[in-house]
Amino acid sequence: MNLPPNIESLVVHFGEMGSRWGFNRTVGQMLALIVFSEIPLNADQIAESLGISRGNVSMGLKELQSWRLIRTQPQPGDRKDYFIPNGTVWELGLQVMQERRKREVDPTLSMLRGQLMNSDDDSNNYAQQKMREIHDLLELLIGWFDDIHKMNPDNLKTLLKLGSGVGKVLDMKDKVLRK
Amino acid sequence: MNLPPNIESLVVHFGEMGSRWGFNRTVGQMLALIVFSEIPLNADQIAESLGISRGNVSMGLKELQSWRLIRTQPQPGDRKDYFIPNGTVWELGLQVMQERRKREVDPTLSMLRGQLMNSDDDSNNYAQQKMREIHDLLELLIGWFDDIHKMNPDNLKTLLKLGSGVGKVLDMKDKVLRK
DNA sequence: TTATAATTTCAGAAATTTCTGAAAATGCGA
DNA sequence: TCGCATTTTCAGAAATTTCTGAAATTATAA
Repeated sequence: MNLPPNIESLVVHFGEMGSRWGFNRTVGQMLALIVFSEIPLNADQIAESLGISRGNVSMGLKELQSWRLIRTQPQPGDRKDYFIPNGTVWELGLQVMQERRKREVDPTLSMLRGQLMNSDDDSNNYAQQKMREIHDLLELLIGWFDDIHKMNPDNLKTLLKLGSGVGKVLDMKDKVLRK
Repeated sequence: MNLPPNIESLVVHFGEMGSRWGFNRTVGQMLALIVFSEIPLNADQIAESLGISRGNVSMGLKELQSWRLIRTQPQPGDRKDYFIPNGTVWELGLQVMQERRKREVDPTLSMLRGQLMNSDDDSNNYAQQKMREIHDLLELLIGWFDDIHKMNPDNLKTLLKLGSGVGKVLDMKDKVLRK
């Protein structure tokens, strides 16, 4: 890896975290490289910088595109593909959350839906009761994610900053509405 | 695997999802088995039900305990360890989120803190600017997680149900406070 | 204590994931 | 269309993760 030292440590760290975030080491490194680079990069530059094979880069780029985290930007006078982050840091963050929801939550929700559908209405069944609890929790969570994703960044930021303070606002809402 | 068919499909599914949730297949299967079982289970029963080795079960149980997702419950007249879920489905969900935050977000936040600390105050540096953006986003996210975790379940449920409706409540708050 | 039951450990085997690099496919200007 | 530049694919190799099972450790009842 032949990079400025501050960039290199970022790349190494994102590589180590990669697998925890749902992709693998090289894909994590590639993401860091593209995000922290001021200029668009092509596949050869990425392979060169990270010291990995061209084929591996091709697969990694496809993966990052399937996550909608990067996109190409044509460079006049060069037919190579040049890649840049697909939005601001904030947008990339939301994108990661949405994509992980799709991969980590949605399949389980459908599975539970299916199970609960074609099971006898034996509502005393312990396992079935647990299934419903998980199902309801996931449905709530997904609904919330969808809503969040529709909010404009400023409101969302306010909401996050407010944190549990929302509890107070909710109480206040009750009081106001009760009048 | 020798289980009632409805339980078996749950176990298989949780196994498949396991690696996406931060552990491996067997650990996922073990979690499902324990959560969906009405009675506490011991290690031998788990090994037997899933058709895996005793040693593997021992490692998996340690993993699940390190996530605080299960705990032992002594059974009078039996010195084996019997395992049960460490709380309600809701609590397990929160626990998974908290644990993943620790493993997936905290390390990156510290790394960025470090980088931003001992870097020259060259605030025009593009990479440094991006680092700060990510740093601030993660800090916001973590603060919010902490807050959420402190809320009582009912308020939290209300909050989630409200979703982007919070936007309206926030507007209202502004109006009320402005008076 | 001692004997027995239960759990943990961990070296090597098995399974899975990731990576390479050459061949195939694709895109594009002339 | 042809010829060259670029990207993708994928079989096998390499790296990593997971699993087994026997030995070591720990816990407890007598």
